[in-house]
Amino acid sequence: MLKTLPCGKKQSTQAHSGSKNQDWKVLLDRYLKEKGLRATRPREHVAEVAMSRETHFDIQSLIKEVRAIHPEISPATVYRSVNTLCEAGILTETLQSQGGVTLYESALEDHHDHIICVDCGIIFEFHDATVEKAQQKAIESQGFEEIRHRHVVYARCTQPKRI
Amino acid sequence: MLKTLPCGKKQSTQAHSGSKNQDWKVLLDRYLKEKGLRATRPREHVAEVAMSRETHFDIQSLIKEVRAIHPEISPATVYRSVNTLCEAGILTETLQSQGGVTLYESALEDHHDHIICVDCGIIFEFHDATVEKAQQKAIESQGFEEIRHRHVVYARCTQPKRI
DNA sequence: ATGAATGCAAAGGTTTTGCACCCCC
DNA sequence: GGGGGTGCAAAACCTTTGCATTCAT
Repeated sequence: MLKTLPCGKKQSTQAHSGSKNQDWKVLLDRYLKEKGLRATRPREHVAEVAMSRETHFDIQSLIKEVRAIHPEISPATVYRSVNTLCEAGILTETLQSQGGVTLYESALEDHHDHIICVDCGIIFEFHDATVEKAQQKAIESQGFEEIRHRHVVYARCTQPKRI
Repeated sequence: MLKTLPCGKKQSTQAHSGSKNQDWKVLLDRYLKEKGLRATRPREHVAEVAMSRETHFDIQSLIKEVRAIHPEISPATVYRSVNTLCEAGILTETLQSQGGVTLYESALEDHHDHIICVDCGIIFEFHDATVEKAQQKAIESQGFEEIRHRHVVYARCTQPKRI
């Protein structure tokens, strides 16, 4: 499935085989049971909205979307739920927006790095095995063992584009 | 020049050839003139303290150091000066600390990426030509032209360490 | 019933802004 | 002298926390 970006590029929306898209419910349930936590309505609603996002989002926008449907859910609950979802391993912090706000995205997507166009602001995802492998080697030669990484390239579209 | 880190590693403090260490004064002056801005005492003091830092720092720590010597300089001025220094191209935002606070460092150092040890929290700098080259190629093949990048690897020390 | 989770409001912390005064050019 | 810069304090934000109440188990 392809989506046309403002810069004229096409980007996979990562609809994948469709299996992962429901996995989070299983994983979340398992995590909650393990920890003796509860599957409450507000918590599940935040999870539903968060996991339906296709790309990076910040908590403020999540709060807006959640409260548009369930105005009784407080911002504090959204913050608390997002933390729980991160601990459950189905969400991860990714980038920091220019304003320094933390952005999140599903932890169940395949790993990818990011290219941000400084002209049109679009966030493009890429994965390159050579880069990953070279990085792995470099890290190990320094005596470290990689856990995860965040690789963001600020760039400019070089192809004809329509801003 | 080597510095021993808490994890037992040694890291160059990048004292270099010594030429760059004064460059910022020239660059700042040039920038201020260009933009019709003024070389005021508080602004120069913030620059002096900021450029004397050897690694990443956050604004709060800068405020503390600046006010230790010049208590009359207000936090607002430090914020404003740091922004100016970034626009002048002698400082850059680098990472975001775990708390989401923006960290800065001199923009005149050689480019390097970062490894953050999730155990001891140390920020280790590395540069690997293979990684850089592979990235360059990957970005170009996607139709982008790199401007700058931020590559942070969260890892664990694998060598014996003293925390 | 029991303790986790929520909503609300208040607190905490960082960064920005308005404005009168100051001082570099 | 004029306009940018500063200090101060207030405001604006984002995020966390305390507490009484609600609700899942």
